[in-house]
Amino acid sequence: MTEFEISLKQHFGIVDTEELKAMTSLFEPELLKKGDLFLETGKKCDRLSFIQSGFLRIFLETETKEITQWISTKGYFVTDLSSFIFEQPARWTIQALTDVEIYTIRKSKYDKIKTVLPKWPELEKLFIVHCFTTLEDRIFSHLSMTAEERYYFFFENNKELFNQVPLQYIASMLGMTPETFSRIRKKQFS
Amino acid sequence: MTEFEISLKQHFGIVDTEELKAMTSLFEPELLKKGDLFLETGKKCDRLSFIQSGFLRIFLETETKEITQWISTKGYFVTDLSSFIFEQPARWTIQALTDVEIYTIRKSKYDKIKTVLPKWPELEKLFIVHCFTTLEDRIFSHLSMTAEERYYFFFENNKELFNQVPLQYIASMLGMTPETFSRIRKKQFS
DNA sequence: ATATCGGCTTGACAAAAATCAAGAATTTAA
DNA sequence: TTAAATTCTTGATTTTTGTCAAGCCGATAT
Repeated sequence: MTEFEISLKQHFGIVDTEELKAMTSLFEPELLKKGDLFLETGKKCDRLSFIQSGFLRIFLETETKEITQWISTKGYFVTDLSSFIFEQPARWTIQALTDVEIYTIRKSKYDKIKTVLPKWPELEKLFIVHCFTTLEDRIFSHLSMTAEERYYFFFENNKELFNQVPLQYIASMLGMTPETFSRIRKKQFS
Repeated sequence: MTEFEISLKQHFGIVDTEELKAMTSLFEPELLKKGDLFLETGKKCDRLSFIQSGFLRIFLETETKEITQWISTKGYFVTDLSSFIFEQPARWTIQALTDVEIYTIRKSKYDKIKTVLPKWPELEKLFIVHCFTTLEDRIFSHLSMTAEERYYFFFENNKELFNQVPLQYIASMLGMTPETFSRIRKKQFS
């Protein structure tokens, strides 16, 4: 079983091996070079991709600064959900932070999933609800925690990320400046 | 057409009047008195309710403080989504801030919606994705805005809330203390 | 009418976080 | 391998926000 298939099984609990293969066969491998744009704000996002390896940064430029909304990693999916589903202009820009291997399904093919996997609509819903819950947690962290608390909470659950992507982006997605982030680290390692 | 039916139409674009009626007939009216709990953290949330009138506060107690995650208003739905969908213990406590009129569907009946409204699973998905997008925006506001900016942004879009519920709860859901909130208002009105 | 309670405001102060500027360290590219 | 560019760190300072304590205001109940 490929890593992709294993991840699908983890995310969706699809048990039948034939179903797994039918599903993964709808995706196509793609390679992105470090720096490549997976998506640009304002364009339509017509692909949903599983990350086989590498890191992607989801961000947005404001007048004054660039805000990193999330860094997507191996074993997860990446897309601009509202653009992919509603076919609206993308809200985010998504860029490869490293060379990246992904498996991609285009929107045009996406609707075929349910023909090879009848329970897909239900699995998809559960998956989206799970993502929703994750965002709820993240909002809660901003309502209830200081920058330092958010740092430690994220660090404990994502240690591996800290030596693989520029720290300034992690700082931004945690809602603090690189300087504040750096000072928290200084305390952490002393 | 009832307000409930009009709202369903707005949220889901169900056009057929018969479908609307079939759907709303699955919901039952309920009344909550100010202070009543719609849901308590840790219990299972087996209802999804449409708010006909009144305000509900979604919150959580931490060791040190109480965090208001959201205030739900007329024309919207209220539930603990992860508890309702996954039948897990509820993450939030939900309390009536005023007397409240709601229309409620129990989880046991919820699955019948798709028998009277075949396109429900798709509409439901789109609705959840829309909610997801709203949370993304909220996270972005915490990554990119100061307390004052969040205040004005929320004020512009929710003026009517400010003279109907205690301001301390709005302060909390915007991620600031009541004192900071009060000082921003002082500036605003001077 | 007045006592009580919840909610809001205010001031003084402390803590947290941002900003600005300079310089190290690391990575990347020539 | 060295130069350039990017990223990270540090210090000084300012701004923002939180904390604590007191008082005020308005609604409600006695």
